[in-house]
This record gives sequence, C-alpha cells and structure tokens, in this order.
Amino acid sequence: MKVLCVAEKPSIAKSITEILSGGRWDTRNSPHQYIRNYDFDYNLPPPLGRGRATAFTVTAVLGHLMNSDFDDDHRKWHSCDPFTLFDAPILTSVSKDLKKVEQNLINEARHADMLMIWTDCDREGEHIGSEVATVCRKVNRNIIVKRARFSAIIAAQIHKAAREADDLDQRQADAVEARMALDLRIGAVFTRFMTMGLQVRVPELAEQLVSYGPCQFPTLGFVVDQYNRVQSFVPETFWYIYVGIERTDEDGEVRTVEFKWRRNHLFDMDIAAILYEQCAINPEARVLKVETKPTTKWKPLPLTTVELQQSGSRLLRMAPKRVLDIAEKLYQKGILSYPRTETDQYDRAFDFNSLVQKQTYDNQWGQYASRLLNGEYQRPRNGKKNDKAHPPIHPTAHAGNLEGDERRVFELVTRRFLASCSKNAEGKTTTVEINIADEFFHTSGLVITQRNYLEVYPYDKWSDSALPDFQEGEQFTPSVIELKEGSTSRPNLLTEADLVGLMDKNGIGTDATIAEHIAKIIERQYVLEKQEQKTKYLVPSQLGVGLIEGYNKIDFDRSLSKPHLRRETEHRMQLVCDGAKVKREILDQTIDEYKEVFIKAKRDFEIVIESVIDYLHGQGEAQEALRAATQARRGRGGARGARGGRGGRGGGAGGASQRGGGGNEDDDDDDGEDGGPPRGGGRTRASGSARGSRGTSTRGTGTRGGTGSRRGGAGNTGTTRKRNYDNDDGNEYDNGIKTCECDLPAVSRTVQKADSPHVGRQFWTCSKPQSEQCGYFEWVDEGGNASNSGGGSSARGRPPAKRQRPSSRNDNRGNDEDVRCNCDLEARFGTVNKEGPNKGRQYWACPNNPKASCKFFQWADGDDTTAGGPSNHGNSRNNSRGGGGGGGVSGECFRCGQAGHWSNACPNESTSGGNGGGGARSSGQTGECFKCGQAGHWSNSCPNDGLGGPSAGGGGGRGGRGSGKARGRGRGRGNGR
DNA sequence: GCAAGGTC
Repeated sequence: MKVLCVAEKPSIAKSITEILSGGRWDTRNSPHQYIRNYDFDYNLPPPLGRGRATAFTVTAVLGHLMNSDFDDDHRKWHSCDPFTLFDAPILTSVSKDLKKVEQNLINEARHADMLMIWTDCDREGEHIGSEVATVCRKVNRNIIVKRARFSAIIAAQIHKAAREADDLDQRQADAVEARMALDLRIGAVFTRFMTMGLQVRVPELAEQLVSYGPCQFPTLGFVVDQYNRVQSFVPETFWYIYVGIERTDEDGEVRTVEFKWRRNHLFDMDIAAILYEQCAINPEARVLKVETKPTTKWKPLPLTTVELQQSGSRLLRMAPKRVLDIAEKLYQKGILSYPRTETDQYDRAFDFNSLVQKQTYDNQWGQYASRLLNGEYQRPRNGKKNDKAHPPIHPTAHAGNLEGDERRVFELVTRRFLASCSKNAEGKTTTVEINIADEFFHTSGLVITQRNYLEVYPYDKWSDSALPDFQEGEQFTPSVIELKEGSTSRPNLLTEADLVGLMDKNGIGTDATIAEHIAKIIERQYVLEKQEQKTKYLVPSQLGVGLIEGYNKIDFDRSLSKPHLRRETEHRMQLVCDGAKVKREILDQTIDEYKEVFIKAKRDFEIVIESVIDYLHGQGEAQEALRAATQARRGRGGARGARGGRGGRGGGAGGASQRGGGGNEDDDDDDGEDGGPPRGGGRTRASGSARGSRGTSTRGTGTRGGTGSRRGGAGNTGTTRKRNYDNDDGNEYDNGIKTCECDLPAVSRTVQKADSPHVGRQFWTCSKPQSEQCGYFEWVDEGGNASNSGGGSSARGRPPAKRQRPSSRNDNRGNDEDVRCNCDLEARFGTVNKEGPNKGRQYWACPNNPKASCKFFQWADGDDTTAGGPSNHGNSRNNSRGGGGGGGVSGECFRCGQAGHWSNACPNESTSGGNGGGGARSSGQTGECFKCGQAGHWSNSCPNDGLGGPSAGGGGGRGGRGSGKARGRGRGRGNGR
C-alpha cells in the first residue's frame, strides 16, 4: 500500500516527515525547485492502513494550485459590457507557474492507493486540498482521498491526524470557491467600469487603472475617513487647575512636582474659574494620602503576523509589507519560524530551552539569553488567539551575519522572543493625594525595582520618576496654582500600523494579505505616504477622496467604501460551511445584490466623476486643503478647519495638537510624554495671585451657555464626537470609533498613570461624567471582541478562516467581552487545580502581583455561588483616571449642593447666599468678582450673574477669547494673597 | 490592464 501525503507548503511537508518517519527518510527532488518528496515507511493501523509498514511519500504544493479567469469571450476588456461579467463563464485551471507542482502530484499520485491531504486546517486549506484531490483523481480515478486534521506540529497530534484521517469538508471548499468567484466577478466588473468610465472623462486618468476590490476599497475608505475626521475636527477649549510644588529631592536638586486635578479638566470655564478661585484664596494643601504599591509592567505577548507588521512599522519605521517580506526571507533562510501566524500562545510542549540557547552566541543579547537559561526564564504569557496551525513568530537559529533591514527585523523578533521568555518588570509606585480648598489633586512616582524583560527589550520604555518625600497630614502652600487653558487635540492621520489594526479588526484581508492591500492602494495612487518627522502618515490622494466621497454621495444600501459588504460575504461563507446554505444560493444572492449596486453606480456615476474632477481641479476649501495635504511636506491636514469653512482655532488653543486621539502612534515605545493632564497647548490663564490679570473683559461665555458642563468629558478628544458613523445603513463599523453602552460615541483616552503597565496606551470609554459612566471600556489597539476562549469560531467546531475573524462587536458581546479586573488589567484566566469541589473550574482573577492585586475574582462559568462574588466585568473600575471634564466627581451642583444639575443651570442660582459653602468662600476677602469685575463679592455669589456683564461681548466663544496675553504666563510663586 | 487568497 502506498500513501501520498500532500501539505500546503514545503515546510509543513518536512515537519510531518520528521515526525512520522521517526527521523529516517529518503528524499527526492520534484520537478519544482522548491518542492521535495520524502519517502519512508509508516505503521498505519486499520482501518486506514494494514497495521504494518506502509510506504509513505510526503510532498507539498505552494498554496492554491488553481486560478480563475473569464473565458475568451470576456477576458479582453473591450470584449463585453462589464455587467455581463456577473454571469460570464469562469474557467479554472492550474496557474502557469505551478505546472511543475501539478506535474509532481500527477507523478506521485499515479501509483498511490491513498491521497492524504495535510493542508492547513482552515477554509482555504480545505479548498487547496480539494484542488489537490482534483488533480490526483485525474490520473488515478480510484485513489482514496483522506484528510488529516491537525492543529499543531507536534508529534502526538500528527500521528493522531494520520491514523484518524477523515474526509475533506466539501462545504468549506465550496465556501472558498464562492469567495473566489465573487471576488473575481465583482472586482472585474467594477474595475473595468470605473477605469473605462473615468479614462474618457478625466484626461489625467487616461492611462490609469482605477480598480475596485472588496478589500482594497474599504481599506481606502479607512484612510479617507480618518482624513475627514482630521479635517472636520474643531478643537474645544478646556480649563484645568495646575498645582506645582518645588521640593528638594534626595540629590539636593530642586524640582517641581506637578499635581493633576482629579477632575482632569473642565470644558466650562466659569466653573473651572470658580474652583480655581477657591484654591487661590485658600491655597493651603494638605496631604491626604501617601501610598506605595508594587506595580508590574507586563512583558510582550508572543508575536503574531499582524503584531509583527504593526510593531515593525512603528518601531522600525518600515512598511508593513516590507517587514513581512523580510520575515519571509528570514524564514526561508531557516532563522525565523513561519511568519504568517495568528497565534499568540505557545504550545505546552514548545521547546524554549534550545531556542534560547541558540541566542546565547549573539554579542548583543547573548548574555541575556544565558541569564534566562540560568534561572531567569519564565514561560511566555498566553494571548487569546490560536490559528491552530503555526506557533508565534520566533527565531529558530542565531544569525550573526545579517545586515540592514534584515538585521533589524531579526533583532526585533528575537528581542521580543527573549522578552516574552522573561519575567515582567517590577516597580513600586507612590501616589500622593492632596486637597486644596475641597479640590483634590494627585501625583505619582515610580521606582523600578527589577527591569527584567526591559533589559532585552528597549522598545518598551518605563522610567523611574521618584517623588520627593511627602507625609500624610503634612500641610504646605504650593509654589504654583494656576488656571490653565488647553484644548482638545486634533487626531492624526492614520499610520500604516493604525491601518493594519483597523483592517484586522474589521476583517478586511488576512494576516498574509493586509500588507498587500495597503501596498495596492498606494500603488494605485489612491493614497500617498507622508513623512512627518519620524512617522509616516497616510494621506488620501485627490483621486482617492474623489472616489470615496463620490460613492458616498450615491444612495447605496451598503456603501462600497465600507467594510460591511466584505463582512457580509464572510458571513455567507460561514453559512455555507455550516450547511445552512449552499454555494449556489449565496452566489446568486450576492451577485444579485451587487448587480443592483452596479446599476445604481452606473446610473449615478456622473456624481463620482464630478467628485473626482472636483477634487483634482476644484477650488473649494476642501479641495485646496487636500492639495496642500498631499503636496506639502507634512502629513497632517494642510488647511485646518477648511471643511465646512470652520473658522480658526480660536484664541486659546495655541499649538494645540500634540499627539492626537485617533493616531495612537508609538504604543510600544511610549515615551511618557502623556504625563500632564492637558492634551493641547496649555496656556496659563492666571498664575499665582494674579487674579487681577485674568483679563475678564475678553472672555466670552456666550457660546457655551446653557449646554453647560453636563456634557462633561465628551469632548476630551473632539475627534470622537463629530462623525464616524456610517451614513449608508446606520450600522457602526469598527473604524476605531466606538459606541458605549449608553449608545453614545465613546471617547478615547490615554492611560496616564506612570506606574501603569499600560501607560501611554489608549482606550475607549463612556463619554459621560465619571459618576454617570456606563462602564464601557475597550483598548483602542485591541478592539472589542477579544475572545476569552481564544479559539474563536474554531473552538465551537466551525472551520476557521485563514485568520480568526472578529465578529461584530454587537453580535455576542456577552461572550466576547474582555474581562478586566479592578486594576483595569486583562484578567488572568485560570483553572482550579486544588482538590475540592471547584477542581477543574475556570476563573478570572486579577493578574497583578499579589501585593498589588485588587483581589478581583470571577468564575468563568458565570456562577458565583462559591466564591468571588458577582462579576465585575470591566465596568466597575475603581480608578479615577480619565474621568473627563465637567462631569466632576460627585455629580452635585457646585452652587447649591444638590444633585441632578450643574451650577450653570442651577435653579437655586439666586439663593447662592444661602449656600453655606459659597458664603464661606466669600467672606473676609477683598478683590473683585471674576465674572462682573465688581468688588465686594466673588463670582459664585455674583449679583450680576447671567447678564453677561462686561464680558458679554465675547462673541463666538472660542474665537472670541482673544489671545489672552494679559493673563500672564510665568510661574509666579504667589499664592493669591 | 480587473479581485483575493494561498505560498516560494
């Protein structure tokens, strides 16, 4: 008996051979230079084998064997109306460059009794298997076809897969066939139609291919969306109280310790000013709490393809495609593991020891590797993804002779591997909380006690910031108390790393093709790369915006530029896999839908043409802005506020944009610059005692009026409030903009705590004031669907896509929601091993160092009868960060003390005299009211309140604030008296 | 001259 085994790629053929042969095999060349055939005997027991040595030959293909194209009547562009391509015959044949691969199969199958398919265990693999079977059956009609299913290249699984090989899953193969046909038809129809339509109307496109593809167009859509978000951003001014104290540290150096306001910042200047006044009047600070806790900075997770592309792009500043190409090359040289993997967890049997050993020879990290072998090793963390085919990317050898970018990619992968085999970094964080006039401020410092993985992973930054000594109960007068003004930050354009993340989250492309789609929209000149300092941003071209905006103006049920259509295709493929539908049904249904889209597009294509012409030649503000953005040597939107003619930045914002909310650059190499509360150019409104210099006459309160501070933190990054929703069908897509449980646009914030392992990382949260927040939380860089079970659909017995595709966030939120502990960390998943009634039961717990643990505990089965108490599910975070603006903390009116409204809408306004707090604040002080400028009272009991007073002429709020130079900068040491 | 998915 002779068995022919066929793997999806040569590397797997070799691995299978090594395992099944027990290390003894013969090898032969095949007609194809990359493919070898391995021969050996294997003991295949019944029912498949005869229980004695069976002749095995293992070989491989190189992915898909076949390619599809239209028949001769339709292949030529001008041979037919593009519409006919929806129904034109499709011919499938072995690709020219794979003829030798086919020949090898033919040669080997001819004399085989059984064909055993060893392709990857996913949909595409199933289809490749069916192609192989088709080829082999052509020369050997009676060959028995079996499918070996394995989820990892480890001996036990491979033997089991051979012995228990079953049948190919035709449904999965059918689903892939449907996808192929749809991609070809839709791509060809729209590409030909658009290209030919634009070529005759727009002279500069006469030679240009204007393509449409179900992946490339949504990819372009992301870039245009973000560009629009940048353009339509209107900064919002906020105010915050800054407290600084000069202290001499242990080295005898005088340094200023900055305290952050618990309210972060307020968008209502009046309230901020009132609160500031109180602090200025009574500036004595009292130290409420000095607390030191252990803290942990987590080592990186094992490396997936998407993560390699993102971190390569961010840290090495290389295009994702280049990173992947280099990784591929290194893999072929045998020094890197297979670089296309979704897996961020290592198999239990993984041999770390010998891999670390190989790195001990390196003169940069060799010593560190030796230390790992000498006791510092710790097993890598487990991520949540597993494609059941490949381990995380890791070095398989030491390579001392690499140069240039190859060296840099290898170094990144290797350092990441060694870091993941290390211990977490440990430190101690000290938090000091003070109180000034009933306002709370805090600061924190960090002392790193053990750098551990940081020693080999310089891409992560975590630095000491020790605090001078503070004692509980201590009282002091701050050196500086200022009311500062800042403004929300303009988001950044997308970086390639951002785009990779968006595509990954929205299921556009696969880990292996994401980089290609990005390269394609650049190649097609829909998008340009713009270098801005160290970062490369993606700017849509005039053509790119023209196309997307043009299509957006057509009233599609589902827009061509959004990811929904692709997602629908994915969903339908799944239906075929599940047996709920057959291939023909989804083909007919989808093609009918696209025909409708096409008819509409054709009818209204003049709109697209005009839009393209308009963006190429138009003189409008938006067009000029785009021209500037694509032509100038800067990546950020060239003409701010151009869209819709929005005005200037107002007086206050001065250099407002630092790192934007949407850009989330440099996740990995956080540099600690997010330390301060404002995310915009801070402007000192009043310093020290200089109440007289506040420039009251220039401020305009008019625009904010009654809407007041209740909006609270919603505007922290104004980016998130403006648009970001599909206007085509109302369904949110995961454009990085989220909706919280209140069904409001979520806001993105950045972890500020210096001691947090997530410092610098951005997250989405509810936009409401903290006391009203719904508890929604999600990391920006993770998306909302991180499955706790890790297996994704495959865990439920479904065939996996090549990548584990995230399901829509709204699909099954209950199952997929991230479990977070009260420290706001991803909870640790574990199983009870101890003997007892709960043995084997799974749970979530705080992952933090025991000393720092919040003691969070929750059974994974949802039954909390025995321990832990009810779920915290991430919405009962206790921390105080990110509370946002005007929400304040207590939720009470500042004037009357009642809940349910804010002071600027206080129904008890006229009775302020009865407010004990107000009275106390007013008593015994001299000076003039902040609001009306008159002496004898303070603003919180201003009799002229609501009249606008001298400041009523502020005209247009932000714009009317004037430059405020009179407000004085400087760091006056004065304290208000 | 179209797509997207494998892989070297």
